[in-house]
Order: sequence, then C-alpha cells, then structure tokens
Amino acid sequence: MTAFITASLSILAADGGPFSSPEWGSSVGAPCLLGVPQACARLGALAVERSTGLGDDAHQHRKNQRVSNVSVQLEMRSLWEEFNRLGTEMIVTKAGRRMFPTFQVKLSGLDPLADYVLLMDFMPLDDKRYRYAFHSSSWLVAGRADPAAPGRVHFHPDSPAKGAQWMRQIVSFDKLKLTNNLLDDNGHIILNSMHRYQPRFHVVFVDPRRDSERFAHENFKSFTFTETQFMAVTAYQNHRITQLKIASNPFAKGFRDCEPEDW
Amino acid sequence: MTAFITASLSILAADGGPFSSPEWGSSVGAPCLLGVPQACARLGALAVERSTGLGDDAHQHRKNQRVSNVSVQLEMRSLWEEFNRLGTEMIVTKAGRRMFPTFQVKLSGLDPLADYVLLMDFMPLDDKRYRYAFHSSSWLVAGRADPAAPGRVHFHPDSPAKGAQWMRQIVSFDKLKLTNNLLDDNGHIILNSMHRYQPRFHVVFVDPRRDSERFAHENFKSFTFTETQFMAVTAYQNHRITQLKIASNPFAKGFRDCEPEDW
DNA sequence: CGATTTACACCTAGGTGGAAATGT
DNA sequence: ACATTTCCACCTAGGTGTAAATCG
Repeated sequence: MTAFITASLSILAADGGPFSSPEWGSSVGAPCLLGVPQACARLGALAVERSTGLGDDAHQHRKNQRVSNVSVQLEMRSLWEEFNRLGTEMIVTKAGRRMFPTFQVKLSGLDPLADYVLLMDFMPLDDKRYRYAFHSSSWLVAGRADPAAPGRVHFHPDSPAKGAQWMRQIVSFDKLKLTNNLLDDNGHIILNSMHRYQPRFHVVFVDPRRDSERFAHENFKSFTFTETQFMAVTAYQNHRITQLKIASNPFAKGFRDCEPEDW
Repeated sequence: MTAFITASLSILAADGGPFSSPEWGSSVGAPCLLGVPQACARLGALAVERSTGLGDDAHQHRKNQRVSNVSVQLEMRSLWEEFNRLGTEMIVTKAGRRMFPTFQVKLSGLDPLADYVLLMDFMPLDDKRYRYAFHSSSWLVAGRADPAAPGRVHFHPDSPAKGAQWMRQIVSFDKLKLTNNLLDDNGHIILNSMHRYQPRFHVVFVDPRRDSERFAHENFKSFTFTETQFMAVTAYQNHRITQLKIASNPFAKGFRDCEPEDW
C-alpha cells in the first residue's frame, strides 16, 4: 500500500479540488519511518454536510461516474447513535489510541474493475475549546480553539484496491489511531484534546490517465456521518461514556461488572 | 493487495516463461473467499539451482533490467543452517501452520520507482515418500511420492509495491501457512506430509506496457536457498528439531527448561 | 486544580509443542 | 505400527480502563 502513496498524492494534490493544499506537495518526498507513510495533508475547508445513516456529498456536479454512483453505509450505526446521544469521547494518547466504535462502512456503486483509494480525515467541528463540568455533567466552552494540529489523513492500508474488493466485505478502519502528540512520527491522526471533531470518509478513484491531475477534483467523493462526531480527551469525562465503552468494547471486558449483554 | 491478483496472473500466465501453466489461466476468474485470493498456480519445472546464502538465478539471459540486477539475502541464515544440519521439519496442519524459521529476505538492486510483486512457492525436492526410523534417528525412503498436492503460490500481502518500499526493510513471509488439507480453501500452501520441499522466492516486475504478457518471461527473477529445504510433517520426528524449535521460537517459550539463551 | 502521563491488571487474538485420542 | 487430529496449557502481541503520579 505504501508504495502507492506518492502516486495518490500526485493525483490528490492537483489544484481545483477540495484536496488541494501545499502540504500535499511537500510531503511527497518525505521519508517513511517504519514503513508508515508520512503522507500528511491538510484538506481544504469542505463544508460538512449533515447526514443520517447514509452518507451524502453535496458536490456531485462534474463528478466522474466512477465515484458519482458510490454510496456508503455506516456500520454499527445504532451503537454510534447510542454514544452520540451521550456525547461521544475518544481517548488520545502519545502512543496513539484506536477509536471505539471503529469506523466501518459498507460500500456499493463502485466500478468493480477500477482502482480506488479509501481514506479518512478529521475536521474540527468548531473553533472552541471545552471543559467538562462534573457537577452538571455537561460540556462547557472554555475558550477559543488551540492552534490546529497538523492535518493528516489515514489511508486504508488495503489501498489501492479494485472496487470489487472494497465491496466484497465491510471496510474497517481499525488500524487508525488518534494521538495528541504534535510531533508524532508514526503517521497517526493528530488531534487537540478537549476539542470536537467530525470524521470524514473519502473514496478516490485512481485515474489511469496520464494527465489525471487535471481531473483530481472530479475523481473523489466524500462522506460525513454526523453520528460519528466526538470530543477528543486524554481521560474520559462523562462516566456514562466510560460505562458504554466498557459494556460494548470486547477489550474492556475486564472492567465489566455483570451480564454479557449481546452487543 | 488482493485486487492486484488478476492483473499479476495475467502477466505471469503468459507462455514462454517458467511460470506458464494452464492452472494460471483457470484461476483468474476464481472467487475469493474471505478476501483471500484463491490464485493457484503450478509453476513449471524450473531446475533448482544450488545456492549458498546469496540467491542466484541461472536464467539471467534476456531478463529485463528491472529484475536482472536484483539480489536477495536470506535473513537468519545461521539459524536456517542450524536447522538444516539436523534436517529441518515443518509442521503441516488442516488449519494451516506458519513456518519456523520464517522465510525473510533483504532485497537490493530493485528499481526504486518500479512496481514489483513478491511471491513464494514450494517445489518437491524428489519423487519420494519418507518415514523416520527412531532407532537410528534417520529418515528412510518409504516409497514413491504421493500424488502431487495442488500447486499454489503465496503472494506477499504488501504486493504490489515500489522497489523502494521492498528495499526499505526486511521482507517477511510470516503470513504464509502450510497445510496438508488438499481441499483447503484458505489459500494456504498445500504440501504432502512426509515429503521433502524446497521453498522458492520470486521477484516479479509489474510491467506497465499494454502488451506486457509478451515480456512475462523476462520480467521475473527466482531465488532458491538450499538451506531452507525441509521435510513436511504432521508431528515432529527428530527430537533435536523439536528442541531447536522450542529454543528459538518465541511462541514456544512455554516449553523451555532453562536459560534464555539469546536467539 | 484540571489535564496529562505512566504503570498495570485484565482482556482479545492467535502462535507453540505436548499428550491423548483417533484414524488407516 | 505409524500417521494424523484434537484439545490444551503456555506463550507473544497488543487493545482496554484504572489509579496514582506528574505536569503546568
């Protein structure tokens, strides 16, 4: 997968699309440490569309047919919604922490024979910093946002792959890790603790044409699921979030008090 | 990686090279179960060249420059040699068993910007069936070989990748599993127990030319390390092999009696 | 004092050979 | 007899939240 990075960067880096940004170009020649691509990218300010269960992309005009028909279904949506009702929190650590629930999707409408790259990034949901009021069990605005962390993207490690392969089974981003270390060199997603974020999912058609850069803006489609938004934290604040994590994450089984309710 | 299989098959299936075989063509359209490619291939009878440490390929004439300069170094060679002196045995099980030592190589001489596929296959070392004589602690010929198992290849899961990526660090085939189940549908390598085998390693340049099939025979290079040959078994026969496995395989640490000698 | 880091017990997931059971 | 299968205790490797320590 890593070998592909430079190629996809050159495609995505083309101006005209929401992916265009100076950081793309500067990271093309960056060294890979431990085989993990250091491909960094600050994606442009694509408006975050509201979505319910089925992803949507407001920019469907002038899209290549290889992506315009793509549709995405969020897996474990009811679990995401249960967390979202309480106010989802995701732990960030220096070494990097996986998300739970894991971001998983079911794809359809891809060209089975075409190559696609799948990736995720994270948009700040607002320009604020928060703190948790334990007495009222609620989040309060604690000021303006800290300086934005380096914008990074996470390529699904199976990228690139044929549409048929992506549609064959659920696509899981379980290798994605969140960190609060601004100097992270493991290729993890860097977020500011006590800030709110919106995960985004992107499907990119790998255009085989020589001058594919010119079509970069029409070769991708983005999806946003508002039920996956979350607060980055270094320790859980809302005790009900902690309990729901313990109840639903198999790796936290050691902290369960009672019944093995089916999740 | 799996999405690539059909493409590589079409390249490798071309006649003229040692990879040519009817099985290649017939497996192109085969369904993938559990995402594991069912790409099967019976490779032609390439003569097994003797080799010591550094792999060699006797067929260097008319090779593409993208592969002709490739050289391969076997990792953990002294450990392989230690096993080989005793007569290496590899367990085969119905579910599939990893090799130990793991086949790992260090590559050089690849074109950093070109795409390569790395794969392994296993050649019968002779036409015999063996049994172990415990009284003399030696292997005896027990008759002619059983009917050959379905010839399969194992693509390194990072394939395809750029030469630069393959050369960046040691390439490990630790996902490769051996089975004695002739009906295996997990894509594992099928071997006959009580038969001797020679692992082979192949570097294939992914030719971007439209008519790449015509050049298939000159776009790969094969490497054989005689110190990696082994006897397939369902249970260890030579007790000294068992002890060396226990002493050197971290997963068998539970069976160690004494000192943590550095391996 | 709130936020972050660290060490840790307790899990999941899966790779070992042993020993007993089961074929052939 | 010999070969194979199955179950198991014991590992590696790494994902959990906790509680205490540390930071700012």
